[in-house]
This record gives sequence, structure tokens and C-alpha cells, in this order.
Amino acid sequence: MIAEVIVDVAAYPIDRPFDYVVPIDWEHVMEPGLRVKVPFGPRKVAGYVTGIKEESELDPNKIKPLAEIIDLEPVLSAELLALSKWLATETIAYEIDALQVMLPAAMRAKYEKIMTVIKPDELDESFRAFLGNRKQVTLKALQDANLLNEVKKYNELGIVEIDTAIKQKTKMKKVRMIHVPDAKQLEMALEEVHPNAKKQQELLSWLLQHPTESIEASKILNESGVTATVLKSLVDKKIVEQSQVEVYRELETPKMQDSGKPEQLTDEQQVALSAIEQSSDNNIQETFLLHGITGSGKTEVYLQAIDHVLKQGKEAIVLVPEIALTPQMTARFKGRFGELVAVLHSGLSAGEKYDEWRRIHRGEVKVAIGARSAVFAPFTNLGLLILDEEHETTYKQEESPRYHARDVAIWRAEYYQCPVILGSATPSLESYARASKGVYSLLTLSKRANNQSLPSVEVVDMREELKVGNRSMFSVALAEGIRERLARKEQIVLLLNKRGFSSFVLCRDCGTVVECPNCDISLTYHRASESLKCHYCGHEERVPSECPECTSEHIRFFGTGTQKAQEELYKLVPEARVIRMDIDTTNTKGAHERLLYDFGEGKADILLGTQMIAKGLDFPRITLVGVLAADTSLHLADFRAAEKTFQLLTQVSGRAGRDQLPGEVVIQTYDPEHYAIELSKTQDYVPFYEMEMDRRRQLGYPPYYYVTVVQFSHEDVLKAADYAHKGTEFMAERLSQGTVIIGPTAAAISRLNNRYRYQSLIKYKREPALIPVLQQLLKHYKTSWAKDGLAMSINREPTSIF
DNA sequence: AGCACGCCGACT
DNA sequence: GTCGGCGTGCTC
Repeated sequence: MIAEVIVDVAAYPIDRPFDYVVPIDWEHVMEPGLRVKVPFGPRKVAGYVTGIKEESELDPNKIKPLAEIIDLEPVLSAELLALSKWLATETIAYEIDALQVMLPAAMRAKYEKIMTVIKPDELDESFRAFLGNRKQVTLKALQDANLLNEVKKYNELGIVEIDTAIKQKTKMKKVRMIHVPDAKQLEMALEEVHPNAKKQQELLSWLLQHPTESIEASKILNESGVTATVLKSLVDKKIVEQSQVEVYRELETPKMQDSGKPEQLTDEQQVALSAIEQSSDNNIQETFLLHGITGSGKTEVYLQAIDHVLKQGKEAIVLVPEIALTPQMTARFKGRFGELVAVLHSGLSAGEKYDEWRRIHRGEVKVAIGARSAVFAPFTNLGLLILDEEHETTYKQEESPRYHARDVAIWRAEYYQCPVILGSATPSLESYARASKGVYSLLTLSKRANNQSLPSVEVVDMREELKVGNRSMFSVALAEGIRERLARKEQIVLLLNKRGFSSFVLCRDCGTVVECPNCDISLTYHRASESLKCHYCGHEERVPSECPECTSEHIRFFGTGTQKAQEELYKLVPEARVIRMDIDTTNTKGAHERLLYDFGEGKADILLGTQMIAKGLDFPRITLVGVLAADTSLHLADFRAAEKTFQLLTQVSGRAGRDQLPGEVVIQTYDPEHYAIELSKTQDYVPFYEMEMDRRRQLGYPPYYYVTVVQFSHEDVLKAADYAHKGTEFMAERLSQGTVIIGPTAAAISRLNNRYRYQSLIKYKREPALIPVLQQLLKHYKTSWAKDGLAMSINREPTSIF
């Protein structure tokens, strides 16, 4: 028996199955989808069995046997194996990357070289001293001890052996347990400790009052009130024992609860639900675009549709953009489906994600909620896939494999012949266009669920404010609105639209902007650390006290960050309690949730933040939403700028007045006539769609054309440009007549990590040759250009064309 | 990608 | 003489 294995090596000539002999004993357990360890050249690597056959076309004595089987059960089903194949082809990615992306990171192989002593007698004295009584030591440890040369010699002489250990990255969660002796011994100890050791006595008495054989160390510290040092003294004195015990990770349960009962649907919701249920009952693949204005109750439709498929014994996947995966959202699903729900979000550790994945894999849960990668949840009887906020660009992965969750969802739905729901208040133009053409079925919710009125929207022209001498970030109307809400004890959300815009350091004498030494990008000012950071390569430096060009001292940071907005807000309303939400305040685990929770609990009056606040918050006391600068995202050199602006304004406006209290929105802009701003006033999606489609048609952009970006980068600017030309020419010669190639041009960030970047844009309506031509180009690149230091990347349907 | 092999310069 | 630099080629 022969196993076809995709090995864990991401390189072009290796991106295909390799044949291995399956030892007779393993034949009955051998199955596609298993992970194995295989000899590969001089080393051992992990790999995935993708196929089994009786014979190989290769010379039989070239074929080596498998070294080991890692899993008892396949980790990838036949469905997911087929999906990986499709993914790799469609996104022009390595098959190994397509396989790995479907599994939690914890399951990826970790390699460690380990030296094993074979003949201990022949070792040097010093070497033996270093080893102590160890037989096996990692090569890393030997390297740190500067013993690598000796190891090499011993290896050649056969005194030691070096092998690669392949392990899973997962760490079992361990907890420090304290083992307590019986009361008699505790009492004895109590008498024996030094009379001055008051705290130790206190702890011993506490232990006497709480009889137990073993208890978590953290619990003792929390409940007895003594510090860790005191506990450590008892451990050191061997009065109590401690050990590390493996435990299952306990997930934090959401603080907010949901009634768990289905809500009464509006007529529109009922129509939508019936259509989905009918499609589900008919067992056909159908993609629904659920276009519902903010507050129209899309989630309730999802919940009842899921309930319907669960009753048929099927499973459901719900995708949500990461920042919308709030405790409120998960509480709602857990309230409805209880223990049947697995939640996969970025706040979980690698181990927690692995545990959740296993619960799905073992069939213990029926519903998975998560961000993009949850689309690969290992269900085997899917009945429904949902993408909430389907227009969100986070559904597109920007590293290889560059897949879009929407495409994967539809692929899986084809496989299971089940419906997909794409939900949004502001659908992507692509999806709405497909719905208009009848490729997707359009379902519309045009009314808010409990008949709340839409918030009133006022657009303030900031040029006028400037004319009358108001130079602050807050217009008169917004400032007044803020004061009013504070007086009425209502809540306010302020959005600072910062996309593509950040604080940088500028010399006011010569105009020099401090840039990253590796990338042609201005450095971003971080106040907390008084440093400048490059958001692309991570470079960090101190804020200079004088200009590096002209040595002027008039160098200072410039730009409108959330910190600056907070300062101005303080000048305006010093009494207001403000929660600031941006990258700086949400980078610790769970910070995002905690801040939102605090705001929901009324611990602050104003929530000030970047786009991350635009979604998901659903708090009844928010009655005013202010957008400080609506047009900063409007002038980006990106054909989606208007679409993104309209989406953001509509989404954030929808946060106001979601309960009994009426909502108001103030949008500040320097370009009030722009259609994206004008139309977001009435939240009129369809007119915006028509207008934007016209523009896209004229300019030849998606959804009228498909777009693929091919990027070439090299440390040498001339070589980068040269190869970009060669590559582009290669494609131009082979692609169809109707296909347009723009470029090569320097990428918007023309240098990144010391590499110069050029790119070409391919636009096409129908291009059957696209994938073959790109694959040919890759072959060229891999066989000769890559050796010369060229890097190439292909991105189909990029979310932005920077 | 990694690792071995192999062929040339500078050291104990 | 040998250690070690990185160019070249292969991996079932």
C-alpha cells in the first residue's frame, strides 16, 4: 500500500504529493486526512496523507516507508481535503498552506532536534558533566552551551545520534496544585513555624478551616488573602507539596445573558426565514443576500434559521468579523443553543482554540461561531453557513492562502447542498450585483425590528466652522449635542475615522517627515512609549529631539489621533467620563470586550474610538453618534474608498437610538456634497449602489471586472523593476485579448522591509487562461528568478489595491 | 525550505 | 594540512 503525502515544506518543487510505503501493520488504519511523519531527504518532516493507492509509478526502491502516524483518526475529512485542493488552485497557494489553514495553529508541527547518547562511556569528562544523568538533550541547549562541535564529532563516531522530534505545538494547560496534609500534621506545623511568621500561621489556620487534600494554588491566594511568598515558604519547608496538574481549559462564560426564547418575527423577517427554510428543506445550494438596515433584526433570522437546520440534525457555521464578535453576540447564541455552540475568536489562546476545534471535530457541538477561519470548522453534516456583515474586508485573508471566506462558504454549501446567508446593511457591490443578476437570492429587511425610527442625521460642513473661527475638532452642533446628552445622562459614541491616516512626526522648518529606514513609510507616533513605530515592519525608535535633516528643533508630531481627540474632548467637557478604544488600548487580551462591557454598564458617558467601535455595539442609552472626520477615508488611492466610507458611516449611524430613545447622528466633513456622505444621511443603500456601480463601470473596476495583482519585490530596485517588466510581458503575451494589464508600477508602499516593490494589475471579465498562465509564471520564477533574490506574490480579488 | 555535498581561501 | 565560507542540487 502506498500513501500520497503532502509534506510540511512550503517550496515550489515540493508542492505535490510524495509516495511512501505504508508498513503492513498500519494498512488497516491508513486513511486520507491523517498526519504522518516521513523521512524527507536527510531529515524527517510532518505531512498529510491526501491519498492511498496500491501501486506507485516510481522505482520501488526509491520509495521510503512512513516513519510514524501522528493521529488515530483523520484530522481532515474527504470534504476538507477536496476543499484544500480547490483552495490551493484558486488562490495559487502551496497545497501545504491550504491544508494548514484549515486546522488550529496548535496542531502545526514543531520541529526540535534532539541528541541521544548511544555510548556514554566514550564521552569526554566535561561533556558528561554537562549532561548529568540526561540521555537526551535538545541541540538548542547544546548550542547555548557551545558544545556543537563536540556533538558533531560524536555524531560522526556514532557515540550519539541526532534526530528530529516532531511535536504538536499544543500545550496542555497546567495548573499549580497544592497538596495539603491532614489536620494533625497541619497543627504540628502550626506549632513548629517561627513565632514571628504570622502570615504563615494565618495560612495554616486557613488550611485547617478549609479541609482538602489538594487545592489550586491560585484559589488559596485569592481566598485566604496571603501572598504568594507565604505559600512558597510552606512549600519550601515541605509542609505542603505542590505539583503541576493538566486541566481542561475553562472558557469564560459571557457575562450578559439572553432569554433564549425566539422572538416574534416581523412580516419581513418571516418572509426571509421562510425562503431560507424552504431552500434548506429542498436540499439545494442557494445563496441568500439578506439586506437589512441596521437594527432590522438580521441576527434573529439567523438564529431561527439555525434552529431549523439543527432540528434536521444538521450543523451550522456563523462567521462574524472579529471586532463584531462581542460578548453580547456570543451570549445571544449561547442563550439560544446552550452547550451546542463553539466560539472561536482571537481572544482564545492557541490551546483554547484547539480545545474548541476538538469539540467540533468530535461532534460535541453543532454550531460554530467565529471569525474568518471558522469557515473551516470540521463539521460533517453542514446545513447552513452564515456570513454576517458580509461586506467586511476581514473575510479576505491577506496572507497565503489568500482566500475569501465567502467563496469557501459557498464551496462547502455546494458540497452539502445547503443554503448560505450573506447578511449586511451595506452589502459589498459584488454581492449586491450578483443578487441583482439572480445569482444570489435577495431578501430585504427595510424596517427596524421594534419600529424604532432611524436616527436623524446632520452633516456639518467643517469649512464653514473654520470660517466662523471654530478651529477645534468639534463643530458647534456636535459640541452642543454632547453637552445635551451628558446633561440627560445618555451615552455618546464618537468615531475618529483614521483609516490610512495616523500621527507622524514632521519638521515644521524643512517639512521632513521621519520615515522608516527599511520601508518608505512615515513612522507612527506612539505617545505611551514616546517612540516612533513602523506599522509594517515593526521598526521602533525614539522620538528625535531635532530634525535629522536640518537639525531644527521645531520637530513635533502631527495628525489627529484618538489621544489628541481625547485631550480636546477633555477641554470641551472636563466632567465627562471617556473610554478610548484604539489599537493602543485594546492590544491586551480581552481588553476590547472589557471596554465595551464597561461602556454598556454605564461606567462612561463617551466611547471614543476608531472603526473598531462601528460595529456590534447595541446599547440602548446611546443617543448621539458623532463622526469627527468622515472624509479621511474618502481620498485614498483605492477604488473602494467611497464604498468603505459609505459602509462605515451607515454602520456607525446605526448605533444610535436602538431602543426607546430617539437617536441623532452628526457627521463632520470637508466634503458634504460627496455622494457617499450625502447618501449615508438617509442610509439609502440602493441609490448609493447605483451611483457607485456607474462609476465602477466607467473606470472598469469590480464588480464589472475581476482584478488580480501580481507583485514583484527585490532588494535591488533595478532588478525589481526589471523582473516586473519581464513578468508582466510574459503574462501579456499569453492572456486573452479582452484582458487589460496595468503596470508594472511602483506599489503604493514602494519599499517595504528593504525590498522594492512593483506590481501589475490584471483586469478581466472572463479569463480561462488566468490560472494556467499564473502557474507558468510561477514556474519560471521558482526555477530561476527566485535564486536571484526575487520574491513574487499573487493576490486575486484584493481588498484594496495598495 | 533545509540539508548535504563540494570546491576554494585563511587559520591552528 | 583542516576549518568553514556559501553556490548547487535534491527531496518519494
